[in-house]
This record gives sequence, C-alpha cells and structure tokens, in this order.
Amino acid sequence: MTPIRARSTVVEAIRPPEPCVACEARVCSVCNALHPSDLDRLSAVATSFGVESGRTFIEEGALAEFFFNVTAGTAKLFKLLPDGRRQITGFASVGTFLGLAVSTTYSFGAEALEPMRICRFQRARMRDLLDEFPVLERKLLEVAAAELVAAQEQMLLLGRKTARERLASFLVARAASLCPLPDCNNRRPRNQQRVPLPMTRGDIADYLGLTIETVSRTLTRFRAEGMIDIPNASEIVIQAREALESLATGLR
Amino acid sequence: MTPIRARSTVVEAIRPPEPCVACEARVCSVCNALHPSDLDRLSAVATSFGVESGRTFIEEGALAEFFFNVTAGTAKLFKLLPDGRRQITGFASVGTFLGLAVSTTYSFGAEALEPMRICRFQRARMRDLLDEFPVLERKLLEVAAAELVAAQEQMLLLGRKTARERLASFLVARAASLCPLPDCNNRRPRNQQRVPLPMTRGDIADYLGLTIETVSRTLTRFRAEGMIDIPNASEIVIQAREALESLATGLR
DNA sequence: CGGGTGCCTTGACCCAGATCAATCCGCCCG
DNA sequence: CGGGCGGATTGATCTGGGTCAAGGCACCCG
Repeated sequence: MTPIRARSTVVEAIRPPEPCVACEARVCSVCNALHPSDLDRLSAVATSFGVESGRTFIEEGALAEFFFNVTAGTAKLFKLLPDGRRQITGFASVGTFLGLAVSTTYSFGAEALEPMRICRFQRARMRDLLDEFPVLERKLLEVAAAELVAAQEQMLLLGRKTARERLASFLVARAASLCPLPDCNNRRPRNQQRVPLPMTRGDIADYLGLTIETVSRTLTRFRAEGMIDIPNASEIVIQAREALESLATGLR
Repeated sequence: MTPIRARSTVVEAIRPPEPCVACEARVCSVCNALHPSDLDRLSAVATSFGVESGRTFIEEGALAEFFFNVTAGTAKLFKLLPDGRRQITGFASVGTFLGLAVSTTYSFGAEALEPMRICRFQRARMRDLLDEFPVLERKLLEVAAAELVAAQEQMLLLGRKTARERLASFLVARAASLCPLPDCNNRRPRNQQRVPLPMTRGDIADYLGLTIETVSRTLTRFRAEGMIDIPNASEIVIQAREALESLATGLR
C-alpha cells in the first residue's frame, strides 16, 4: 500500500514481515545457513513486500541500496542495450538471492513474471549481519560460485549451441530445476513431466539469444518430432527426455 | 621437473615457493586481503609452479583438488562440447583466482597462452584458511561477485551483439584491463594505445562466439575504417577509442 | 638460406536463423 | 456473445556470419 521509495516499484510493504522462522522459502534460500535461534536477527533487518506481475523492482543502473531474497513467484533478470535489445541473464524463483553487485549500482534489471513476494535487506545492515554470522557469508560465496558455473554454462550455450540445442538445454534445465530432489513425485515418470513456463516466448528468446519466431518454430518442431507436448503456451510436457538431453549436450 | 600428479600438467614444481611476502602478484590478487604478518600462513599451504605455453593445467571434469592463483602469464578458460565446439569463458592473468567451483570437479578447462607461474592451494587447506581469516572469504565473495557481473555482460555480448560490436567490446575491455589506474602511463594518449593480444584469432573467436574468419575480417575492416592499427597479429593500436566505445555499447 | 608449419587473411558461396507479414488463439470485458 | 488485445504460430524472404577454399606471411629449424 505505502510506496517506499520515490520511484515506486513496490506494491505493498509490510513491516514487520512474517518472521523468518515461519518463512516457507527459508529451506531453499541462503537464510537456511543460520541457526534457527539466530533467525530473529535476520527478521530484524528484513522487510517483506509484494510485487505485482509485470512490475520492475530492480532498475539497471539504479543505486544498489538493497539485497533481495525471493520468497514467492518468479522474476526475469535482464540487461539492455541502448536500442532496446535485451538479454535475459536468468530467472529468479523462490530462494534466489539477488543483488550481489560489486558496484554501487545494479548491473541488471529485474521484473516480476508472476505476483511475487520478496524479502529486502539494506546493504549496509547486511554487511553487519555477515560480520556477525560468517556462516552466512560462506553460504553466499557458495551461491555466487554456483551462479558463476551456471553463467559459464550459459556462455557456452549462447556462444556455441544451435537453436535446437538451446531450446533443448532450456527445457531440460527447467525440468531439472522443478525438482532438485532425486525422487520428487513430479519426476517419477521422468518422461511425461509437466514443465511450467511462466515466461513468454519473447522472454525465452531473450534468454537464449534467439527470436520469438525461432523459439516458436523450434518448439513446434520438437512437438512434431514427438519430443514434447504443448498442452498450452505456458506449459510443455517432456515426452522424450533422453533425446532432449543428448540434444542439449550437443551430442547431435 | 618432478611431475606431481599422474596426469602431468605441471612442468616444474618448487617447494617451498617464493614466500608470499615477496610475491609481486600479491597486490592484484586476493592474497592482498591478508595482513602482511599473516602471509606466512598462506605460504605454508601454497605451492608455486611454472606452466609452459600451450599446456593445459586444468582439465574440465577432472577432480577439483586445488585452487589456483595466477602470479605470471595468461591462461584461457574454456568449456567444450563433445564435438569439439569450444567457448572460452575468460582469460586469466596476473592476480586471477581460479577454481571457485561448487562441485567436486572443475567445470572448465584452463590452458596457458604464455609461460605462466601459478600458485596452488589444496582445497581442504584453503577451507581452513578461510575459517581462520574471514577477511579472505569476504575478498573471495567480492571477486566472485565481480566475475558474475562480468559474466552477465558477456551473456549480453554473446546473445545480442553483432560481430562488430563484439570485437569493439573486446578491444575496449582489453585496453581498459591493461590499466585499471586512471592515469597509467600507457593510457596517456588514450588513443594510440597499444593493446597486446596474447591469444590467437581462434581464441578470440571462441571467446566472442564467432569464427576465425569473422574475427579477421572485422579487424581488417576496423583498420580500413581508421579505428585501429594492426602492426602485427598479436597487437593492435587503438586509433579511435570513442568510435570503438560507442560501437561496443551498441550505440551504432 | 630454403622449406615447413601454423597462423592469418581474403574471396566465393551458403545457410541457420532473423526479419517481415499475416493470421490464429485464448482470454477478458462489456 | 462479440469484439478487441496481447501473445503465439506460421509462411515467405533476406542476410550476417558461417563454411569452404586458396593463398600469404612470419618464424623456426636444419
């Protein structure tokens, strides 16, 4: 309700937030590094707020005042060229920690794909918290290292993979991210796995360095080849995971 | 002289190394985070060794036993697809810290472009060191965050920039990396700046997601347009930095 | 000093994916 | 129920950069 900053990207701010101990997103976020008994220290510096779908809540180049932690929903992270060309560098979903910038300004923008709930920390206060809990800093380093590995993988995709390989990689990665646990119920059939795509074809294109048309055509062709099913535009069903996986890894 | 591991990628190993206090690379590396009086702790776990030009000293997929710190020379870091397609994810020069992998295996390979000297730390021992010196861990987090920002910039390049924009970005970035200091002597003329290119055209191509031929043609065209000079294949001279910079940022 | 080897450059041609241009489809709203 | 709207799909065509193919050039080594 009450916008916090001049450039209102915030829809609704609640303070105090639901306490961190009760946070459902905690298990899959950096906050999990803290001992439950220390969570009230975290709650003390966190502010939770909602973001409506389509809203930009991080502006590339703006003063980087906060760190963020996604507790619900999905966002796209992107960089822009002056003429409007866009590269989506990743999608942030529940548990994602955002804002690990070096500079004083954000090096990327973020826009909600779905209604979101986000936890926000003042950078300065976060610094204190890191001093207090080295285990949290270690966790952040782990997360950063993992993202770096993912970023390098994406460079390989963008620099050297064909359109078919890019789409296959994307679908396989999406499917895998649904269920990091080996025997999640969604994974049981392994094939027939339903993969939600909360982003538009345009977003997928901007993530994979392609055009909307190529994304659409390639998906249509995957369907014709029996590798996927497309019950509706925002969901695909994997029909031949092996085939997709070997395409994704460039095995032809 | 004495190869250390089975798969000998190491040319020469010296133990004890030149002590860290005397290391010329320290000022531009993470080791600088430590107080000089603590450097002997670092020396105690470090091993320095030389790598000859062309030698692969990190094998993608191999067990990640070490962290590395480059103290002299330059390496290319790359990922491969099964059919040999290659993406160079970065170049590591003096001060670069390598091996921030999450997994137990390296997610990229590294090959020396020039004769190198490298400092090596057992991962397990490094862990102890990080526990002992949180300031070192903080420094690593900073470095990782900076690399993440650079990786996102590279994704924008690979996904959305034209060949000309890619080469312009590359040359401008190389020129800037020569001299992080604002008034380094090399920078004085700002134009006429000599930029060494220790990598081959093939390496540049694999870094920018292009082919050798496109790299060569584009550089030739830059020369014809008066933006650069090419005294020899492994060096260019920037003649019109403004023009290159606006090309690099996509301003047409 | 000559021949070889590994880049690098240049030219001719080709093609994967971009661009341009209609539809189409699902969904919302009056 | 109809019409408008924002994606998504599909078709036709174009093109930037890839591929294939000759040389060229620098450097090394015998």
